[in-house]
Amino acid sequence: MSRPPRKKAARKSPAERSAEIADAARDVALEHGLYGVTLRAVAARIDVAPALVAHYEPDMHALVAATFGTIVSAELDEVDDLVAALPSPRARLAALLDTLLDGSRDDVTVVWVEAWALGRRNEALAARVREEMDAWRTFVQGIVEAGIAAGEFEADDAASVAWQLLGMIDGLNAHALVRWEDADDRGSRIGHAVEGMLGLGRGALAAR
Amino acid sequence: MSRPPRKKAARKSPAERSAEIADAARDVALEHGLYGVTLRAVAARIDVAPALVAHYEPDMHALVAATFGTIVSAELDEVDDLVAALPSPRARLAALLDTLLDGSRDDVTVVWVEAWALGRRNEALAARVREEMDAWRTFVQGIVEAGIAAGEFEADDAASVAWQLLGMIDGLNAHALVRWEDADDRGSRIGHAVEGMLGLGRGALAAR
DNA sequence: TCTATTATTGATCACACGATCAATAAGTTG
DNA sequence: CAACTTATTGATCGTGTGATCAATAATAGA
Repeated sequence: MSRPPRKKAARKSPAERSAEIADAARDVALEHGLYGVTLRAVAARIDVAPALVAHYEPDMHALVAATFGTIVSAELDEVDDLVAALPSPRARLAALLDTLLDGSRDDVTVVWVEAWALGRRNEALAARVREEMDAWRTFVQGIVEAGIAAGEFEADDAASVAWQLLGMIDGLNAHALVRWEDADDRGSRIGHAVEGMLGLGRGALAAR
Repeated sequence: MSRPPRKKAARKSPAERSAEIADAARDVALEHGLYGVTLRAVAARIDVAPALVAHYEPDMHALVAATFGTIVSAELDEVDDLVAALPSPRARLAALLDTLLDGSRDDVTVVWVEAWALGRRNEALAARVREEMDAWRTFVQGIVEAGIAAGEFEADDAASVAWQLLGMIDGLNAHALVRWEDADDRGSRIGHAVEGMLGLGRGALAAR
C-alpha cells in the first residue's frame, strides 16, 4: 500500500501552492475530521514533503482553525443560496430545517463536533468557532425577524430563538453521528418544537 | 514544577488498585476531558509508574470507554434521584430541563462531546456511547409516557420525543462550551419548544 | 547567459503516546 | 524462617506529532 516514491514536486507560485494546501486541508477534514488535519496527511494528499506544508503554514493550529472556517462558512453560503429564493420566512425556515437535518452534511457535522472538542486546546480555533457560530446565528435570526415582521411568527427575542434552533439542529446531528440506526428521523419531530417556539399552530410548519 | 521523585508505591490488592485507577481516570476525564485520559496522566495522578496502569488496563481504548460510562451513568443516576420524587410528569420534565441546562455539568458535557468525536476512532467507546444514550432515552421516554398517560402531554411517539429533547439539551450545552458569554440563557427559550412538542399551552411548562 | 531569489526537500530534533518485558521487592503461604 | 507468588518498576521500543535547517534545484531578472 506504500505510495510510489515521490520524485519532486513541480515548483508553483506561492499563491497557487498556498491555495492547494488549503484545499487539501479542507478535503482531509471532510474525509477524516479535523483531527486528521496533520502536517503529514496534508502533505501526502498533494504529494509534497511535509516540510513544504510547514513552510506555508508555520502553525498547524492556525491551519486547522482556517480549515474549519472554510468548511463551515461554505456550508452557510450554500444553505443561504438554497433558502434565499423562497417566498416566505416560514418556507425559508422549513427548508432550512429540511436541508440541515437530512443527513447530507454529516461530514460537516463531524467538523463541528470536533471543533467544539478541539477548541479547548486550540485558542485560534475556538475564536473561529465563535465567529462562525455567530454568523449562523445572524443568518437564522434574520429569518426569524422577517417572520415576526410578516406576522408569521410570534416571538419576542429573535436572537435567543436563533440560538435555540441552532442548538437543536446541532444536537440532533451530533447524535446522528453515533446512532446511525434511526438517524433518519432527525427531522421528524422538530416541527412541533419549532411551532411551539414561534407560536405557530400544530402542523403549521409541516406544510412543506 | 517537576514532581518530587516517586519512591515506590505501596503494594495494594488488585481490587483496590483497580478501583483507584478507575477513579483517577474519572477525575482526569472530568478535569481535562477524555482526551486527557492517557496512560501517563492517570499514572501520575495516583503517583504510580505508567506501566502499572498498563498492567491493570492493557487497552487504553477500553479504559477510556469505561471511564465515559462511569461518568455518564453517574450523571443519569444523579438526575434520576433529583427528579424521581417530584409529583407530576410535568414537574419532573421541568426539573430535568432545569438541572441539565443550568451549566453545573459542563465538565460532563465536555465528556459527551469528546466521546462523539473520539467514538469515530474508538469502537469500544462508540458502543458505550450508544448504550448510555439509550439509557438516557429510556429515562426521558419514561417521563414522557407518564405524562401522556396522565393526560398532561400530547404526543404519539414518546421515544421520538425523548430523542428530540436530548438532542436539544446536548446541542445547547455543547454550544455553551464555546460561547460562554451568554451561555446562561441556555434554558430560557427551550420551554416554548417543549410545549410545542408536547401539545402544551404557551407557558404551561414555565410554571416552575 | 549569468546571477540572484526562493520553492522544495531530506534529515533530524524533541516530545507524547501506548505497549512490552525482565528485574525487583513486598507480601503470603508452607 | 524459607519458598513462592505477584504487585510494581525502569528501561526501552515503535509510532505519530509539529517544528527547524542547511542543501538543492527551478525560476526570474539583469
